[in-house]
Amino acid sequence: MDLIAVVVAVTDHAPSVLTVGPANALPSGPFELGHRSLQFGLRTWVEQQTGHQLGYIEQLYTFADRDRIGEERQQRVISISYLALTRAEHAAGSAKRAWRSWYDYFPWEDHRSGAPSLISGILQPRLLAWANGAGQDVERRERLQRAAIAFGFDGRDWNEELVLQRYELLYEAALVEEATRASEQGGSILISGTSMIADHRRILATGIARLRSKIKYRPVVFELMPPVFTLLKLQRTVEALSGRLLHKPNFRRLVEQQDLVEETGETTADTVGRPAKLFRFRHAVLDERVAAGTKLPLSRA
Amino acid sequence: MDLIAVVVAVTDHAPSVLTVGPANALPSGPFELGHRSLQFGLRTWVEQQTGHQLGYIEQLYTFADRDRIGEERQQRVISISYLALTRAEHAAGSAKRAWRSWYDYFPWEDHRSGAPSLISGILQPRLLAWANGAGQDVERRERLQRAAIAFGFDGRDWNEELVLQRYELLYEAALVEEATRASEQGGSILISGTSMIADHRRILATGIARLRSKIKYRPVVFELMPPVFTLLKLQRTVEALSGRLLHKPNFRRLVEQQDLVEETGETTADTVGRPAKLFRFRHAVLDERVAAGTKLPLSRA
DNA sequence: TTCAATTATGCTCCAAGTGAGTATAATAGA
DNA sequence: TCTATTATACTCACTTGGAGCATAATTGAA
Repeated sequence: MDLIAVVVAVTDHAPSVLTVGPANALPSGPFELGHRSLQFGLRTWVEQQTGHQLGYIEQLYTFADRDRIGEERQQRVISISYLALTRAEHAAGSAKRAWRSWYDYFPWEDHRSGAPSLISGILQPRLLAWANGAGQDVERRERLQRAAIAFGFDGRDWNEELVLQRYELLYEAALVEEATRASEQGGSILISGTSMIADHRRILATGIARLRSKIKYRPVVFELMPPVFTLLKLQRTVEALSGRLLHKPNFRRLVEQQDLVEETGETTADTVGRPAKLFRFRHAVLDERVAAGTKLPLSRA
Repeated sequence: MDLIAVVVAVTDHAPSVLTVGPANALPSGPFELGHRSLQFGLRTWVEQQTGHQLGYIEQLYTFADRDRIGEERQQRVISISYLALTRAEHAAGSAKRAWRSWYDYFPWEDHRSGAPSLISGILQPRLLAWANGAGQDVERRERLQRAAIAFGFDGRDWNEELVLQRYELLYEAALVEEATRASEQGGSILISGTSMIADHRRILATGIARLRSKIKYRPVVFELMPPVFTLLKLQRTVEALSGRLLHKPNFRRLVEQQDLVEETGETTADTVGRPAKLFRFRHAVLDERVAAGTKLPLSRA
């Protein structure tokens, strides 16, 4: 039984993921008898292994691949993956681990300067070719539609939450390195981002998708912020995570009217332009607020 | 390694969960080597065990309790829980299993006829007593706030998604039978709903919460509907799941403007009053639509 | 000293979405 | 024929979210 962690921090406009070893791998370790619980086990050895105190931890997914068979005992290896949020400063240095921007692994996911040319230049034509290579006509149309929805072709909106769907499409179309491992044909077209060992990039995609979704209805961003920050810093962090730019006045309105932060009374001094007020997270909201957001047409009756 | 299933169907205004054995238990079984994947394993033996074809399946949570220790080998038992949706008619009869309304287990969750008197009559005073029994004043206030948010005290809105939080509060306050098992004091006040073996009621609460949340942004209700239905039937199903009443005109508007259904051309004949048009689910939406719902103040720039 | 550049902050507008109520249509049964 | 009952359509007010503009406060260069 393995525990695998997607540990995320945001440093200077780059959303980073913690990797270990020379190859690109997510930190992982066995679940041991001494551990009080799964979460506690994860917390323990991530701190041992990387010197990182984890703040927010959330379970992602449990899987048991066919490939993942233990050697001696005839037993399937189960992997339980987690998403963890922390701040990069929390760590002491070590040669074995490194922070790396998650856009190294998913370059098509960063739309802060518009849609990357990688998409229209390379991914789109190859995905279309893959779709048209389908045997049946129904299958062909289905592939075209999936690609169009996931990547926003044909004038569709970009949906930043579809990280996993996009990765899976590229995998099926053999446009990521992992897809060509099993077959003997070997590295045909290694265009799309840095790959990781085993299925770690897929797990990372799951984590990013979960985080991009979660920041919209739970105040988890603050786990990635220093104790005191400006509203623009907060905005830049959300932008780094979601991979898109936000409308400044509306972002402030959203944050303020939800009472997520309070002024410290101080202002920044080190920047150009008008000094910004400094804020801190109102920890009380963690108790007060609960994910509201009903989409059902309720009746008061 | 165990797989545990929360199998849900809706029959005649009652949201039902599939239980097995004389005691109240969720169907569960071991994950075996022959199984292609976890989901496949679950599907296989639920069908064997209960004769039920499962439609939609979704992983809930994986846990490894301290209590859950295997006998011979010194190894922790891992449980992976799933939410599965089906239709009650899909099954052949069997003495070993039974459908049971989930409001038998959580009577405080059904608000279709207003807030149950159980809440204000029994739960609220006992929860307040429990909160006031806290040692420290901070702890006391925290308990009061948690209870108020979860159950909608002090004029707060009822949030139907907080199923798990409510169950956990009642557990902490020793108002459900499960809480008194470990201690020797034994059955003090078994007021709150039918209990289940081990932690199955907690898993059921997780499943209900997930489903109540999911119906708001994904068209999963249709997994519980017959192929053809009226809009009112559909509404009643959603109401059964969410435990609250919906506004009829607005519910129709929501369903229609999202193009979730299409007319069959037929109408009902067997009912009183004006015959209703019959609809079927537009399966195409599963491909077309993707959970939209952005809450970030995006910028087109 | 003045002005341009830059960042911060506050405000308005408009369109879409959502809660709520009302009106009309079509059936069965008294 | 009238009444009860269910279905269906429409209107209205209010909130929310995207977008743009105006003003404030600072730094640094002309």
